[in-house]
Amino acid sequence: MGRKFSLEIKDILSAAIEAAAKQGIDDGVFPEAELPAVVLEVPPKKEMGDFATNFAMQSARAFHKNPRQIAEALVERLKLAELEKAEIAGPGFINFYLKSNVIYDGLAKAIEMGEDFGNLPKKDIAPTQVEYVSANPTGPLHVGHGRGAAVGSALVNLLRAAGYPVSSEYYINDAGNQIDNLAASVNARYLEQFGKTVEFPENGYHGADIIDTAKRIIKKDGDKYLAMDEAERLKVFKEVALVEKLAALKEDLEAFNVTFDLWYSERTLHPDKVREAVEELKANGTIYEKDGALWLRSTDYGDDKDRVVIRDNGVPTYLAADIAYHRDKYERGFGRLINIWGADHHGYVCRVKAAMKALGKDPEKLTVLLLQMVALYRNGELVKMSKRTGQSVTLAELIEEVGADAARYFFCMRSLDSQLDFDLDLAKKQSNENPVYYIQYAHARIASIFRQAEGAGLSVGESPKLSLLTDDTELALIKKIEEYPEEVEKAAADLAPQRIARFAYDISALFHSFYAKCRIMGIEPELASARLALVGKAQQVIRHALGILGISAPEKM
RNA sequence: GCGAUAGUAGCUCAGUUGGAUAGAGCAACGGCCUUCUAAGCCGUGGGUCGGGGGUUCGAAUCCCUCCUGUCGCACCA
Repeated sequence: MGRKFSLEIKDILSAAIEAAAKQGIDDGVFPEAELPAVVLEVPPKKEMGDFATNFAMQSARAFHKNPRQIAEALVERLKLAELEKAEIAGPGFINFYLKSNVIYDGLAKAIEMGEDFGNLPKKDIAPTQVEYVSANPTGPLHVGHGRGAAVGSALVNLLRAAGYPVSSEYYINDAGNQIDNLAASVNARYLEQFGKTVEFPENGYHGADIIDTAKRIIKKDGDKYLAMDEAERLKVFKEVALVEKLAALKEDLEAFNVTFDLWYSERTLHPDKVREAVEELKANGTIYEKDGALWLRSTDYGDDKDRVVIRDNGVPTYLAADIAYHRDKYERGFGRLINIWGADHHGYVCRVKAAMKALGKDPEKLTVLLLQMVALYRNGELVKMSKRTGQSVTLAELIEEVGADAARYFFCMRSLDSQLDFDLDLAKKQSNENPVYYIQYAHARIASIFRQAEGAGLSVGESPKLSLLTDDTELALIKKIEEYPEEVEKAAADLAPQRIARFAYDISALFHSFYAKCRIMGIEPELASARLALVGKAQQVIRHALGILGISAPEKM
């Protein structure tokens, strides 16, 4: 697994700038001072060179000199074989123009890495755990869960590509009130099927899937539960419904290209692990008794009120289980915990972190990403959703309507903390208005080129002459390819899969521009080979990025 | 009321340790298919970065304040 070109050349440049600054100090041009970190970036316009640094401006204060003078002194002392020239621009930027062979060497290395290009060296650190979706198994997943599923799985893929060891996990809320409500709902629907008038449970689930469950029970076992004592019947229905709902969840998720390393059952926390956690907190004074209930002193950790963990009837709250769950996560030895929650749970973050701190765990290890809400639009109008009445659009329906690829792209393309307006009509369009098709089309077009090339007896060959690639569109595409590993690294560091969505779009645009301008068939064979090598690499990067997003990369469209 | 999070082109959004003339896509307008997929390309117009103040060589970015949207503020999950 090689290093990444763009990081490598940046390291070389940084070192050279630092050396030049130190030389300046030795020469007495600059005073002794602590140097700022060297930051290199790709300038906004290609006329401004391959890389630029604001180092001269950053060090202006320390050196008591104006940035342009500093830049001049630095450039005079800069010695670097890879550098064509360095220019001072604007208020004191130094723009670096690399020798062209550096760029071609970078592409050659990328090609050499094959499918592994974009995968960074494995990090030898404790694994990161990503917990996401974790929807209650009380009904089908809806579009909000879909966003969590798409973003969560993309994040897991992204972290893995960036070399982090990762374990993904789904926390199953298979204990507590909501499951009792599920059982009661199935019970009501069951009795209804036999013409009995029953009052539907107050917090029951109104979805049609509950009726289906009742009907399936009848199909299998008929009326045999009618005679049963209600408590017994509820117990049976609870298990039947749970198994069924869980299977449906897994099915929906798999259809969405989402799988988990571990499905963690809340039931396994009861009663021992919950009790242990509560006892530990009681022992260190973080839990106290009031009004017959046990309270977590979360106000000591910045919460605006204390929270009940054990109700006055002795039943633990959801928070109690969650504390036990997170304690367990820490004890499983993860180096970092990432939770993806809906924004409606944000009030919870403080409490869980407070409890972890009280348990002597480092709350900094836990990162909670809050996903803002999804609003669906159809024909320009907001599609109303209400979970209570079962009037929500399910993930399965969404996939049915727009396809898993489009749905995943739309969910992943926005930053997590932006509310997402999901335009169903746009997601369905098979045209350039729809970004996911635009990217997939680039991939398919390249596949088509290779099919045609093969027919014409053309191939990349052993060592294509990459230096023949001198068109603006070719150079832009090469540079973009070389940026990819660094983009993976940044996106992973920022926990921002949307950066990969954007990158995939941008590189596709560069390919389409290239394609419109440069031909591959019917030109000199050496140039044709070089161009095939280039588009082959571009295709691999697009495929890799789509892979991170969990979107298919079609050979044909 | 308190808290979280947003407010950038007509619309949807990028823009992270503060940096060059604030970027895309869609929509609008004008061009490009007898050769590798027009699901594409090229071009044009479009902005008080919510308002106001501050910090500094420099602010969409940091600080203060106000306005607006969304989501929370249970012994529900």
